[in-house]
Amino acid sequence: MTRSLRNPVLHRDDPDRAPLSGNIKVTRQDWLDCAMDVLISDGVDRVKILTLADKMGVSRSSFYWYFGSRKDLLDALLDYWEHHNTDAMVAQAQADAASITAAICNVFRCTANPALFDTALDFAIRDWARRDPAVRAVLDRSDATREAALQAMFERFGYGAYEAETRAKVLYYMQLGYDFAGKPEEPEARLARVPEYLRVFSGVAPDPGEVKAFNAYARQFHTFAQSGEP
Amino acid sequence: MTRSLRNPVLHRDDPDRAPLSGNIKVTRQDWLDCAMDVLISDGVDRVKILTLADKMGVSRSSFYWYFGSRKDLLDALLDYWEHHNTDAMVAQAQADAASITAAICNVFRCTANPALFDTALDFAIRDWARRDPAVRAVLDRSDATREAALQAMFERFGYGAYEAETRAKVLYYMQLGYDFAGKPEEPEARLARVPEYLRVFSGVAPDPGEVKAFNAYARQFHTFAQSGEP
DNA sequence: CAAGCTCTGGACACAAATGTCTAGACAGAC
DNA sequence: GTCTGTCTAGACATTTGTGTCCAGAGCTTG
Repeated sequence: MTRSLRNPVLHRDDPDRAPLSGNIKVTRQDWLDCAMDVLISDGVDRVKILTLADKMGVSRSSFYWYFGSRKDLLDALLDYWEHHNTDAMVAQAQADAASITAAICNVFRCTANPALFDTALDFAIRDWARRDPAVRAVLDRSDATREAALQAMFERFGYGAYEAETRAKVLYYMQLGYDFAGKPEEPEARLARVPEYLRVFSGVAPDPGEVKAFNAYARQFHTFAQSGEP
Repeated sequence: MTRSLRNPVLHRDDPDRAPLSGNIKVTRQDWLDCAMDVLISDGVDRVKILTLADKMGVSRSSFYWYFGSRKDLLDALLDYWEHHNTDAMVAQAQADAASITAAICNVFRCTANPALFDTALDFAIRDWARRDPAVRAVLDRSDATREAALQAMFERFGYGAYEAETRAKVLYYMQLGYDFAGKPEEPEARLARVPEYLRVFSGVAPDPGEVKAFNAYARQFHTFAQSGEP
């Protein structure tokens, strides 16, 4: 999936995709995209079949062709989240790196590249988990998986188990809190602080080349985001 | 209001309060307390008159005696939040202090004392704001007010305007993110880190007496919380 | 072109939630 | 003891959302 999760384009409106044949107006993926969009912006309680159908200009019957019930849809959303965001962060933590600071830069890519890791979706799931114990369990499992991957990353570069655990927590929860808390900082202002963050998270000074490489990676997505549709 | 916002006790069940006269079963405050409880634990979309009425064992008609509509109730909740949490933090930021670290300790009291500042309520409001622009506006106003009060605090102790602003943001958003992110740390483990936080937030080493005084203040509420009802 | 498959629309039943109205229960004032 | 003001219960209408059913639209394949 190359396009953004936000403002999803219906299959029928996307010239890049094969035209829909038969009496098909929307696909199962359209329902998922649309539901994801509402989940992220309005919360799970506003994910309503009627609303989604209205948004896409089809009747609710279409929904019941692709899904058994509203619960089926929500399960699919949760499943997507778990295997998208969590897998992505674990992969970034496990990626090859020349140093611990380079490895952390790999993890930073999660916040820089929205296609890799959807921060807003993570918050939507956290909110959902607050009121649904089953979701809470999935979230806790994911948090533990992510933390463990980050801890292993620090251990790979020689940190002791306890220190690695602490640094994993700081890195993970700090980024989470930062993105949650405020209005988003200007991308360049945030990039300027990267060397400082690396020093705090790792305890050692980063190689300037690594920082430069990360900046180049991150800037790619700034321009991408600015040149996107309105 | 001395009792906790959570698990509110109905007026009629509270032996410390004047018995209700006439045909009164619940008060306007009971509705507010009950709604606040649901808002905090389940989110604004689950604040439903029918549910609240069932919880309190009265009919919905009682609600419409005290409130014009569901919107009236929600407005009252938002109003309470603004004048409780924000006013409390501003007051703590403006409190007399011998040093900047002591002043920061005063702000820390917000997270230590749940009667002063309700962290969970703050998150519930942030979540609500995500889906309601009017609430978003109130929240942004409050964030700005709080930040300004913290900035003024740093300026009072000789920091330049720009540095004071940065430190205010770090102090405010860091605490917010910390409380949001993870499962709550053990109170004592969190207290142990206070001197370190003070150093980071202020740039100077705290006076041991100040730290000790804050610890004593905070421990008061640990025991209070543990001895509370289940 | 006829049959079959996939998907959609619209009708229906039902549940949950809001808001309105009216009769009545209860304590206190007179 | 009756009257009055305050609050509550229950009936009603309306809206919104879920799930079911079936007829039929429109490609595709033979």
